[in-house]
Amino acid sequence: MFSQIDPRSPIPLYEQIATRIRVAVAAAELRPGDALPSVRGLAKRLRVNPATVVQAYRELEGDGFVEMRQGAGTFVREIGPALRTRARADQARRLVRAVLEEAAVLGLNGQEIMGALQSELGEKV
Amino acid sequence: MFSQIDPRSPIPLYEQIATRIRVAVAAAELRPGDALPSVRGLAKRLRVNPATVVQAYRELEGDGFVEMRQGAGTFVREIGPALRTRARADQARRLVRAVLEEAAVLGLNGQEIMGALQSELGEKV
Amino acid sequence: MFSQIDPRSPIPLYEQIATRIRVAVAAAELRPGDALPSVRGLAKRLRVNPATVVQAYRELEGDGFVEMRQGAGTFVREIGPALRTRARADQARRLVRAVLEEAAVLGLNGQEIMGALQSELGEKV
Amino acid sequence: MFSQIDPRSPIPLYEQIATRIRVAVAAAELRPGDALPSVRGLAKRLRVNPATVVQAYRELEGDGFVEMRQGAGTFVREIGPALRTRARADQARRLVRAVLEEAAVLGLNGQEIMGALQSELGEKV
DNA sequence: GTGGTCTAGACCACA
DNA sequence: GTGGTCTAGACCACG
Repeated sequence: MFSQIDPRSPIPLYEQIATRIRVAVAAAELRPGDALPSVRGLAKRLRVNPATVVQAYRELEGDGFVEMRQGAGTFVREIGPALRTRARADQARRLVRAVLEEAAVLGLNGQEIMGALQSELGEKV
Repeated sequence: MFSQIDPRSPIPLYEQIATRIRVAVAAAELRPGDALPSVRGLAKRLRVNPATVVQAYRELEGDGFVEMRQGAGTFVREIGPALRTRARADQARRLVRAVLEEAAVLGLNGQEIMGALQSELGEKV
Repeated sequence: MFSQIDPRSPIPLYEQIATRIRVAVAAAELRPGDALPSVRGLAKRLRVNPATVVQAYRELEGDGFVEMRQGAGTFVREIGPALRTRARADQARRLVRAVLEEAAVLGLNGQEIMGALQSELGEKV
Repeated sequence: MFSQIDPRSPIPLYEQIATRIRVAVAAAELRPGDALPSVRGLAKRLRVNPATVVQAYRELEGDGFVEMRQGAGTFVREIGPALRTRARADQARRLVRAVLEEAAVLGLNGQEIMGALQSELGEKV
């Protein structure tokens, strides 16, 4: 579940780790109250520096997804509707920025992406 | 034509510049053989570092869009059918579908992505 | 009396335990000479590590509130007038004034602090 | 302005740095668009590791106070009303947690702080 | 054992 | 020059 990480990817290691956990939470593989792997344990398994895992966990904590408790571990938070909305918006923004960067490399601008998105959503309505 | 650049965008300045020129070429505002603005002139107009414009031009040269001739300037090259308008729309759609798949994995719907995209593009206006 | 402990609070568990006992002493629920619950018994009841209870008791011993006797247990000591209810209210007021000053420096008003305090305390209920 | 940092304080260095900048922004010493000191420059001046300054700046970025732009620097953000509300709530929460921790050390519980705050605010109304 | 913080120093992308 | 990321390893507080 946490075994796939690619050090050669342009995506920062800590982002890859954070994304895996976001997906696991979204898929309900990790439920509120569940403990995440320990910082050192996951670092060892992924063969990365513990500080890198800490960076991933801190990002998730900032998003309100998890809670780090000294001496106890890191746990998936019970989140209310208000926080959930904010967390979802954060995730959507993250995805959009990523696609805009990719688009720029390919020479596409935001309006073109917007147009494609509209027609894509329109088709499904 | 080259007046819109946003230093606050998450997209690197040189990518923004390169994109504008690609769009201009695709839209036939710039035709094969036409000269691009001089590096220093464009840098001054956009209030960016000349090195940033050079980086944009180098990327375009690497893509085969333009040709930099020592002492003469930078010129639009002949372009094949690969990057015409239709092809651009295809690329945009491909990106959009990819991001929608990612979003679905995270439990986000198209409307949330649309909202994030609008606010991201809106900030630049 | 010792049943309310919140592992999600930002306040360390051992501080929460020590606080409850200080309050009980101040409220005269525990009188000088009374025995505190045994370390293991309290740890089991609160579902915390015995070492955590020991840490709480040690802090109270350091403050002169209790006395740990080898093989016998932990007992409430005679307490002076310094930590009576009135003194406690004074301390609380001093802390509150300090935080309100800090808040003012940051441009926050008392209502905002009140709101944050309520939500912080509310989460524990 | 950024010269006072205390390595012996129990408050983490990065928190001390972040707080100074929050205060400077609240006091309008730093206005939207202003550049913060460079990571390396501030680190050298304060005699701390650049990573420590980065941690402070990242926290501020997470709060929406500043924006870090690769190759350009770190700048105070122009923030809208929605973000401002959230940022203020974040600050209030931070202060409240700090005072609750202090209170716990002194043996005071949240209700006592709440009571003192209510009477303190009540007196001023 | 757990996470929290900090240092020293590396390499990379961007302006 | 700027920030972005990562490593290796230290010491501390908490359970």
